[in-house]
Amino acid sequence: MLKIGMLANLSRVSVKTLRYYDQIGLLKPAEIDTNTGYRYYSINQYPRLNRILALKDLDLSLEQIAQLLDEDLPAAQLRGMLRLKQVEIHKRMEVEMEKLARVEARLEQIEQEDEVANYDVVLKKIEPSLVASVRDMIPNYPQQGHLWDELETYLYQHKINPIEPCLTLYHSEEPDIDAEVCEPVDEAPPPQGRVKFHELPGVESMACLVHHGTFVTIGESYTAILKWIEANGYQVSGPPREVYLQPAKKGSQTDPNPVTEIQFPVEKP
Amino acid sequence: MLKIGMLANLSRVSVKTLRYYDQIGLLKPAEIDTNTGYRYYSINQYPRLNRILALKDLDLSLEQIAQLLDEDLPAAQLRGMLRLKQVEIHKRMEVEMEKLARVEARLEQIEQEDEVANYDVVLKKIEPSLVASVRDMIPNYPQQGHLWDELETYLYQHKINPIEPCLTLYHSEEPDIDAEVCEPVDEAPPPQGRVKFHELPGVESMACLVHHGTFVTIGESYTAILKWIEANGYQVSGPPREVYLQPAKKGSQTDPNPVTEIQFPVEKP
DNA sequence: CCTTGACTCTCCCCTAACAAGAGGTCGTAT
DNA sequence: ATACGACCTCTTGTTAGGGGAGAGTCAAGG
Repeated sequence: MLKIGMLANLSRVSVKTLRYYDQIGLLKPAEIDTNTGYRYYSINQYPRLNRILALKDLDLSLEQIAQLLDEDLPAAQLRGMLRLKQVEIHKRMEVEMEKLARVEARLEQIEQEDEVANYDVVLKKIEPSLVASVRDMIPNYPQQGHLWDELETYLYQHKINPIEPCLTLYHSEEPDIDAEVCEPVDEAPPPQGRVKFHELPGVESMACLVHHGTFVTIGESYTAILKWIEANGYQVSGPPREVYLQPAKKGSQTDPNPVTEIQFPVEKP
Repeated sequence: MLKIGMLANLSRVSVKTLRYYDQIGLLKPAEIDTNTGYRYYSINQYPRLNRILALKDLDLSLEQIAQLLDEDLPAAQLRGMLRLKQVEIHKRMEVEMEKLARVEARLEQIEQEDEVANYDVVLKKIEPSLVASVRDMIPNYPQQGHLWDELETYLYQHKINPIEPCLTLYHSEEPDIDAEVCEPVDEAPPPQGRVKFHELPGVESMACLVHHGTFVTIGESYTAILKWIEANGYQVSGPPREVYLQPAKKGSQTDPNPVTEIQFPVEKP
């Protein structure tokens, strides 16, 4: 019979761990002195402990291990679990690799400019949403003001309440700008004239950057996000959006300090 | 001013998370209604939240992020942290890859034999330890009994208490067996005759397998552990050890059901 | 004005696999 | 007898929140 410290020494696991395994019923001592509470292990339990450690090393949870050991290690079940683990580890490695790419891109940016950029790109998943929209070709960005007027007037007249925030989709920029201004709504009446109601598709991964301040400098933010997309090995997979987070909104110069989110749908090539 | 749910929707993080960030002081709402306790966020806090998310994505802890944001993001500090992260991620990927190799080796074993092998190989780190030993060439394994007799007699006569467990090192097997039988002791008197005292070196990674039962079948265990070493891309880097975990011990056939640990020092090629 | 349903609040418990430490008991060697 | 190390139980802490109870609040429709 071995005292707990002895078994700990042999197996190179801590005494705490052995007590924990006792507690959760994974490895009960062969004998416990009822007076002192001392745990006594049989050397014949050593193989079981080793099996536990080996399975733990394969990244199985203690609960899974307990289950396997209780059922006398059916080959089929272990095989199933290991197949799952295999997939899981593969996935985790991919995640790690992407993380590494992001860290390295950021490091490079800091090295080059010797300061921390004042923007941050974040990946999000965007849900589909219902919008009322007006789409047209415009010669330059401020011209979308007219589209907003048209859309707002229509919504006001039909007593439809938009839900914030509103946004613009840029379907193309060359030679003219194909812009679609959108107000999210919660139900769609029949379309009328130039105002359409439709569902904006959801986007699995949307690269987002917040531009804080006047629209004069928004070009720099576009440059930054496109650079990020390239540096992280993504490519643009749909029309970008501009989301106007301020109540005073819509690409017009009225608000002196608006907050705008630039969004690009992206995917791995 | 945005209510918490609104900000949660915009940023795609949960309300719980925002409340948690408030609690730990990472993102305090711009205003809290003292009557109702409602949190109100300014849209100007959105960039900060995005920065938090971006840094979290680089695998920094919330505590590190809080520190960075409080100190206005010094480029040098962030660079240092990211360098550390880079190394850390690299290391984690290596660990994952080894895990994957082990999972796949195990899967292969199950597929081939359609049952779970009744042995488990575990990697451990072994500390250096002081031993008394006798080393000699022997023609076959049972002959080491004589070496044990010699060592035991000496220790008994000099009233030196061995600490369990005892072990044998096999320095070579061809053409004859170069065996060294060892008893761990806690201090070294001057050596005398064929009994030497010296320190067994520690081993960074020791592949260990427990053989449960008679020595007649120990060959299969050797085969198994060597197979494991190869399948996991290691190579043997020192003399193997046989550790006798039973009180009745020493490669002799006295105990009908002994427990023996076979150990091979290994390294990545 | 009242109700209803969606939103929000605080408070408490839960996660995985132990580690740290407090305060007390046990075993054994001198 | 006493000292020291090994051992016991119990509580708390770790990360980044999730789940849910029970109660209060907001905005819109009738």
